[in-house]
Amino acid sequence: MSKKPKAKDVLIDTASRLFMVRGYCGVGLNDIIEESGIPKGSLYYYFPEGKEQLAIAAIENTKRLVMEDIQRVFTDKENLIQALQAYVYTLAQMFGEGEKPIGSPIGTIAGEKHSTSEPIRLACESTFKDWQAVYAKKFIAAGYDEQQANSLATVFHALTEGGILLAFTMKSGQPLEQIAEQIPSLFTERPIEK
Amino acid sequence: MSKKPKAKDVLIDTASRLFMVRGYCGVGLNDIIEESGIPKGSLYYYFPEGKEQLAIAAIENTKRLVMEDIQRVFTDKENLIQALQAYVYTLAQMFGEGEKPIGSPIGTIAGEKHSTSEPIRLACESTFKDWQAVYAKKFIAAGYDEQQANSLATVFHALTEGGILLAFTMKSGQPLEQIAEQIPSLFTERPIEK
DNA sequence: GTCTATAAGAGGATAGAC
DNA sequence: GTCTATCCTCTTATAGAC
Repeated sequence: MSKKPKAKDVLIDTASRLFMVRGYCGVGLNDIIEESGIPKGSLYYYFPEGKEQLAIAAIENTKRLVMEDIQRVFTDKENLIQALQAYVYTLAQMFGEGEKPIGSPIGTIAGEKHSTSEPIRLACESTFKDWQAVYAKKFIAAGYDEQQANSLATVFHALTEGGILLAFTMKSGQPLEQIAEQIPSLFTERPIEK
Repeated sequence: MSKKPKAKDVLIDTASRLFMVRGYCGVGLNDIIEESGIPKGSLYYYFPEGKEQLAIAAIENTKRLVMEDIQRVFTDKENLIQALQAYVYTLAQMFGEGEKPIGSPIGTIAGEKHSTSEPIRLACESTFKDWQAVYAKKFIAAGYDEQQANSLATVFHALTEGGILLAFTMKSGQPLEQIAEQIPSLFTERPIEK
């Protein structure tokens, strides 16, 4: 389990990075071959079903990595608001640093393939559900009831996916920073007259 | 100005609809030809620069249509919270009806082309800025100062784009409904101790 | 198990008839 | 102005040598 062949992992790593930024259709197998240095034959040895199978592996890889990121931040900050805010700031940092924005969620793939590849859509759906479950758990720990927690988890997740999209499009971390700043104001509990 | 040739408009309409759902790379010119019934030669007559030019026209078309939707809802509901909530409900309705979700924002294209086509990225950026300006104006009318209004406009926009992505991926209007329900709780003003 | 060469087809784009 | 037939490149996928 610890001595896996490396080629497969390199492929998944490279594919994850490229897909997350340019989307599924925007990345050719040739791009992955070139960037990873792994020849095409090996790709089809490890992923006999081709591009779609590799994409699903990449999605599952990203799912795990992002889950770890979320858990780390949430463990570090016990307070709900601080935890949510800290996580969005980590997203913002990816853009601010001018470096390659890696590890960003799978929104790009989900957006273009939900209607044309059911296996990919299912992989994205499962990923989204798992992330939201972590968010929901944090809301519950902060005292929300289950239904409210689920809705707020959806809200927070939509904020991150939307924020990442805006940051990419604006070529700036500013949208994510603005969102992070507003988090205390958005998620602080208070009585609402129905 | 009122008696424009129809072929061009049909092309833009068809392209808008297909691009919004399946993204830029996911839609071939052949798909647009087939669905619109306009032959390829005519497409290149109206859009000599090809697919990219057509996509930009589609983005600008969607920008205008969505802007009108927003303005209509915002004019109808003077109250900030009610206006924001009503708009998200209109987005949710597109999915709930089981019909083709048309008129949805351009997130899909923005997500995949921001890094590979600067003209398209700019068209998306301009669109996003215009929509956000309308949101910001509504926040200002409700008494927020300009900086706060801009940040909250970003927040609301991210919520809608993220919500649409989740709805597509989950094949359900539920995420958008959950977001709509939470809007009063999210955007109701209250004192926060800094 | 790993890699190269090539097939088979789809994609965007063009030329030129009408 | 409108449409058809065709080109060329790029993409995914495969066959088979090593």
